[in-house]
Amino acid sequence: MLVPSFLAPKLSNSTLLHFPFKSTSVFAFFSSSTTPSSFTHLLKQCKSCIKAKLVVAGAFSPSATTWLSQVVFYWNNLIKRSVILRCNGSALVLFREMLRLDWNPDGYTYPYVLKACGELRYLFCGESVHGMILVSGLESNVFVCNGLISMYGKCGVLGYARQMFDETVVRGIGDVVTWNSMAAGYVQKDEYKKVLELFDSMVSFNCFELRPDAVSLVNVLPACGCLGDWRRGKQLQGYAIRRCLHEDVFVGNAIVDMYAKCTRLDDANKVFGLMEVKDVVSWNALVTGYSQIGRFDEALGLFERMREEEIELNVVTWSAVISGYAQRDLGYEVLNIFKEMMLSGAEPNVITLVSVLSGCASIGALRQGKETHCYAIKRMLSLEGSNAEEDIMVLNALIDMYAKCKEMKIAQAMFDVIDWRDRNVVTWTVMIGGYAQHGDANDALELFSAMLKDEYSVIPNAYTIACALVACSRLSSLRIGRQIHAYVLRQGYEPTMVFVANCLIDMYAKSGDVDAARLVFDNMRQRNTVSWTSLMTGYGMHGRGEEALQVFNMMRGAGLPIDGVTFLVVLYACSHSGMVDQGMNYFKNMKGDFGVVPAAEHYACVIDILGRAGRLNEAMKLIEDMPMEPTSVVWVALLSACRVHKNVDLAEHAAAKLTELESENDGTYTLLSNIYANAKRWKDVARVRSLMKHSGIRKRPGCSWVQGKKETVTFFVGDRSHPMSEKIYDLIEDLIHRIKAMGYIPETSFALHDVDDEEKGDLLIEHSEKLALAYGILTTTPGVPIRITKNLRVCGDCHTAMTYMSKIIEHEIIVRDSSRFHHIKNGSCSCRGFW
DNA sequence: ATAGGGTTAG
Repeated sequence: MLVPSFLAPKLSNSTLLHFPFKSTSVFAFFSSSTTPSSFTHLLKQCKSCIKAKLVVAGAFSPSATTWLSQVVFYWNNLIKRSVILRCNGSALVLFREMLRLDWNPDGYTYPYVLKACGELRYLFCGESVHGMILVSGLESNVFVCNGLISMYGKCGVLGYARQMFDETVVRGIGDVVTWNSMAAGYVQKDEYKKVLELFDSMVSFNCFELRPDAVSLVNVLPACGCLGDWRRGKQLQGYAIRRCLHEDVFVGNAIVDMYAKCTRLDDANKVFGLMEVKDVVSWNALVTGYSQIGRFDEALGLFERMREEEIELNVVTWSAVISGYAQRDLGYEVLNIFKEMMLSGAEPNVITLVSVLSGCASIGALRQGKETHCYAIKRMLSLEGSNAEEDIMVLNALIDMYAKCKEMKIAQAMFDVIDWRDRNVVTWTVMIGGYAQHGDANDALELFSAMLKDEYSVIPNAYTIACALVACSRLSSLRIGRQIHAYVLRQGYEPTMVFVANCLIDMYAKSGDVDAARLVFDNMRQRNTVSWTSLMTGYGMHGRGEEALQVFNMMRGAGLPIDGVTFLVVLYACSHSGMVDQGMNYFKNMKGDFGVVPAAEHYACVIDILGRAGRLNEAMKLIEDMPMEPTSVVWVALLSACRVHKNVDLAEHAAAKLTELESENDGTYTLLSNIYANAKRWKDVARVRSLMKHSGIRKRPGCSWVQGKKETVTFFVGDRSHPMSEKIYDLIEDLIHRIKAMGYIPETSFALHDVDDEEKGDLLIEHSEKLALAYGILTTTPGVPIRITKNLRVCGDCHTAMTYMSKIIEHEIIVRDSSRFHHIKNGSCSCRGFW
C-alpha cells in the first residue's frame, strides 16, 4: 500500500473512517423487494429531484440478491447523477448510506465521491476517502488517482496535490488527465507560472502517449492571459492549429480570451472572426475584453450585434454590459439594462447584483438599491447552499450602496451583523470610505484604527489607506495624516502608489501644509492628471495662485491632457488669489486653445472671480449671456459677491433665483440676512428669519475644531462644555480688549441679531472660531502654528479680530474654512480679502 | 475545461 507521507500520521488515528456528514435530508433505502427496474424508477425520480426521498421499507442485505454487482453500479450511478446535478452534499450522503448498508465502493465510485469532496472543499472528508482508497487497494487506479489530485487541488492544498501527482507520474500510470488535473489545481490558486512550467514539462516528458490535448490548452491559455504573455499564447495558438485543436470551441474561446486579456483586442477579434463555431462565451470574451480596456463603445456595438443575430444572451453578457456602465458611473444606464435583463428572463447572479448595486451607489438610487437588497435576500433564501465568499461580496456592495446613499445607520447596522471573521478588507474599506465621505469623518478614523488591531487579522490595502486619508482631509487632521503617511512608507504600497500619493497630496494641502503636498508630488515616480490637479487645487486654496499657474504650465509641458476639471482648478486658483485678468484670459481661451467647452461650473467660477473683484455688473451680464441655464452654484457665487460688495438689489435677485430653483439652503438665508443687517434693513432681516423658521430651514450651527497636541477639540457657537471654558472666555475678553485699543471695531453685522451694538459684540465673542483660537493659544507652544478648521465660512468679524490678534500672539494662525485657507501672520492674511 | 464582480483621488 502506497501511503503518501502527508497522510501517514493521520492513518494511525482511529477516527480515520469517521465521516462528518451532517445532512440527513436524503435517504436511499433498499428493501428485499427492490429490483433493478424499481431501482431504475427511483433513479428517474432522482433525476427530476435529487432531494426526493427514496422511501423503501427495511434494510437491504447485499447477500440476499442475485444482482449484487448491479446494485453497486446503481449506487455509482446515483452518486454520479448527484455530482452532475451539482448536489455534492447529497452525493456524499448517498455514499455514506452505501457504506452503512455494507456495499463496497469500486473504482467508479471514488472519482465521483472525490469530485464532490473537492467541489465542497471538504478536505477532511477527502482525506478520509483517501484512507479508504488505500485500504481498498484502489490507489493504483488512474481514475482514482486523478480524482485525488483534483480533490486536493480544489481544496487548495497544492502540496498534497503535487505529491499525489508526482507519485502517479513516477509509477508510470499517469495520463493526460493526471497532468490536466494538476494544472487545474494551479489555475485555481492563480499559480500561473506553475501552470506554464507544468505545461513545459508535459511537452518534454518522455512518453509517447502523452500529448497536451484541448483541456491542457484550456488550462494553460488563461495563464498566459493573466500573465499578459501573448507571445507564449501565440505559440500555443500555433500548437493548437498544428494539432487541429483550434476548431474546438473551448480552445477557440480560450485563445480569444487570452488575446483579450493581453489587451490585444485586434488579435482577439481576428481569431473570433475565423471561428467557425461560436457560442455565447466567444462573444462574451470579446465584449468583456473591449469593456475592460475602456473601448466600451465597441463592447456595446458587439452587444447590439448579439441581439441582432439573436444569440441567446446569458448572465455573463448582461453582467458585462451592466458592469461596464457601472464602472463609468452611468447609474441610470445600469438600471435600464438591468430592467431589460429581468424582462428577458435571465437570472441575475452575484456578479450582476454587485454591479447593479454599484450603479445604484453611483447615482444615489436608494429605492432601487433597496429593491436589489430584497431580491438578494430572496435569492439567498432560495439557494440551496449559500457561498460565504459570494455572500460577503453582495454584503459589501450593499453596505457601499447604503453609505453612498448617505444611509450610514443602515450601513453600520449591516456591518455590525456580519461576524468579524467574515469581514474582509473591502467590508472595512467601504465602511471607512462611507464615513469619510458621507458621515462623520471621525468615525472613519476610529474604524480605521479598530481595523488595525491584530484581533481582526485584516490588513488595509491601498483603497483603505485612500479612504482613511480622505477622512483626514475632511478633518484637516495633519497629525493622523502624517501617521498614515509613515505607515504607507513602512508598508510600501507600490502597485497602487499613484492613488495613495494623490490622496496624500490632497490630505497635506487640505490640512494646511501645501509644501508637504509639493514634496510628495516631487517624490512621485509616476504621476497622472489627478496628481497635477490636486497640487494645483492645493496652491489655489492657499491663495498661492502664481504657483498654481506654474504647475499648470509644467503640466502642459509634460504633455498631459487638459480637461474641464483642470480648467476648473485653474479658475478656482485665480479667483482665490485675486488674479482677475489671468482668470478671465484662461476662461476666454480655454475653448479656442484647448478645445474645452466651458460648462456651467466654469461660468460659476468666473462669476466668482468677477464678483470678488467687485465687477458685479460684468458678472450679471455674463450670467445673462450664458449658453445654458444658470445653475444654483452660479447664483450662490453672485450672492456671496453681493455680500462682500454690499449690493442689496442684486443679492435679492440672486436669492429669488435660488428660491426659483428650489435650492435655497441655510447658507442662502444667512447671506441674505447678513446683507440686510449690513444695510441696517432690520425689517428685512426679521422677514428672512421668519421665512427660515416657516420653511423649516435652520442655520447650521457653526463649528470649529483645533488640532491639539494629541487630539482634536471641537467647539460650537457659545460652547461652554470644555473644562477650560472659563480660561478660554477670559482670554478672549482680554484679547478683544487689547485689540480694541489697536483700532479693532467689532463688525456687528455678522451677528444674526437685531439688538443694540453692545450686546452683539458679546455674541460675536462666542463664535466657535474665536473659542478654538483661545484654546489653541492656551495649549500650543509659542512659535508653533495654530490650526483651526471651520465647517462654514469664517465670520468676517472673527477674521478681522484674528488678523489684529496675530500681531500680539506668538503663533501663526492657519484657518481652513469651507472656502479656502487663511494664513494669518503679523497682522495680515494670505487671503488678501479674496474669500 | 472557456466568459463576468466590489473598495480610491482632482
